[in-house]
Amino acid sequence: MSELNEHQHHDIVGRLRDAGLRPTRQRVALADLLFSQGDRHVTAESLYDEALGQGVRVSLATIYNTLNQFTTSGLLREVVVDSGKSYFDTNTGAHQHVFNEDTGDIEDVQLSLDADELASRISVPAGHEITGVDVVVRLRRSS
Amino acid sequence: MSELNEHQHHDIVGRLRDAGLRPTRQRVALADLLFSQGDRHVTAESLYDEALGQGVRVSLATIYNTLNQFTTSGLLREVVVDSGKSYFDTNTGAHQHVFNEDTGDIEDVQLSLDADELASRISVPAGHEITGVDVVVRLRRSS
DNA sequence: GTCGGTGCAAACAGTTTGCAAATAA
DNA sequence: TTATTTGCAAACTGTTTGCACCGAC
Repeated sequence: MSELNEHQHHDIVGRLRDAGLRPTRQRVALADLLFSQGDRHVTAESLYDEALGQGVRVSLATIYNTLNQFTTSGLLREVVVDSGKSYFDTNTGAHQHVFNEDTGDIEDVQLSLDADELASRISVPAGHEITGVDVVVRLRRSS
Repeated sequence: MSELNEHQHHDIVGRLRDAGLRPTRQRVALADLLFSQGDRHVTAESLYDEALGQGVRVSLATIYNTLNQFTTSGLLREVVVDSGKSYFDTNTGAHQHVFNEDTGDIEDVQLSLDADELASRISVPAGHEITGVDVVVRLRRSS
């Protein structure tokens, strides 16, 4: 069972409320797993397994719903590194990723490249906006 | 029916042979669609529809097999822009992508950023190598 | 003739959804 | 009490695979 003291609990509940989400038992527990241990990268399955391991009773469908809601409300960011499954990052700030294709692990990196400057070199079609500039360095075990 | 003259046909057959792939009717037809009209980005479905539209008789399973074989043998490159489906690019050189999240369209761009330079700033774990540095600018209709 | 390729259908992985029961406010 | 949320199972999308038949060499 994940241990929440009054203080942590209120932080999380407030954060959910600020995002316009009801602090249900499941959302509070998942937000606790996600946000109380630094920057993380999860998939639906990895978060589900972790929740079960911590004794949090939650269904996989709710994991999916919650990850999507958290992403829509800005608490998470989706990282597209694999055409087969979705990854989510608790770090919503500007940064880049190193993706290990063998293990599926993602690491944040700060390449100190100016995404806005890159974006400014793109001719954006009228009525469109840039929603992000993603940089992924791919790693694999040397053959 | 796709029209192949002697010359084009030989180019394609040779290209398949060089890649270590038997020039079957299906592979020749798909390679023709892919490589005889400049740089392109396709999904399995889009290539399947196009093939059927051109009167090329081929199954979807073969489209998948062929796209994977072409990618493995270096004729194509996979572009990871969507966590739901795979995109393939006939341009295997160093370049970046602009992805329209509404339409699914991909465009090549040359941001003249030095991927090798970026890569050099990453601390690569022992026994690992960088397989690519992907840059994707995401676009969406302005809200 | 041999070995690899193809097509079909079934299997699969990941994700979404309809609906009844449960819960936050 | 009322509107949301949850959990389950079923549905769905994209992709892979087993196997009999077909085709390139």
